[in-house]
Amino acid sequence: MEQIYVDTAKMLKAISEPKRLRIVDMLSCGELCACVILEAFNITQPTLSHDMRVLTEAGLVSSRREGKNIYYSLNKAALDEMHRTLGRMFEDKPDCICHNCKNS
Amino acid sequence: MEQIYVDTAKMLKAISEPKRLRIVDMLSCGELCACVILEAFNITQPTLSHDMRVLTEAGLVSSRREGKNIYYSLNKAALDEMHRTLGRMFEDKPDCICHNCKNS
DNA sequence: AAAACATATTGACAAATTTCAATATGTATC
DNA sequence: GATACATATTGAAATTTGTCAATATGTTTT
Repeated sequence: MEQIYVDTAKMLKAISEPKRLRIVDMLSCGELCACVILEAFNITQPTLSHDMRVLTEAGLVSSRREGKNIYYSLNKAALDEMHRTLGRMFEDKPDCICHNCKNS
Repeated sequence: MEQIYVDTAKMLKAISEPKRLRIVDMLSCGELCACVILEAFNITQPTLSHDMRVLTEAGLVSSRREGKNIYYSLNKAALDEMHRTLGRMFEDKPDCICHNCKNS
């Protein structure tokens, strides 16, 4: 399987849960403290920590520490590139990403 | 959880696997017979059937029968709308989809 | 209608995911 | 340095997902 599918699928999987998708949406308004995100959901702190790890490991989110708090922000470049990649995959273009899809 | 996150996440989950993402990419070039898709992967026929069901139930793919064969095609409208929804979620806009993400 | 073919369904198992309670780590404050 | 606070990690349970073998269904051909 070509790497583009593996990489893109990993990012998609990270946001293929309502909760994490909403977290991304929240972060699109600007960076947020973990504690603020936590208040928006009915989950425990370890669960949120795990969710943020999933998003981070997918390369979609970054974090920085400020005192006791961790602030999360979107990796806009990664998100935008994933978004463009999806667009190319959905489109029917001459230079379709899929090179061997027809029964040649 | 707002419905937009649930609905979008369901579609994303359907394509959050390299194999199914590639299937969508393949179908973007036009409709394909199940047998042709099957040949492109190293999986059994029931596995592909299950994968196509996942994509269909997410609303991303439709099928039609022609004799013994089933032809699958993309629901472009659904894919495009999902793509636009994602774009709105990623963007930092005044009318951000997330309405209660700031510590108001 | 029997045989052949394409696809779907069922049942089962393995692997991955989600979630929490308990605990650890890192930072600030007293 | 002891305590309090915010976040991370660990370990475990429940659920979901991916996959296959076996079988069923629907269609065409003989």
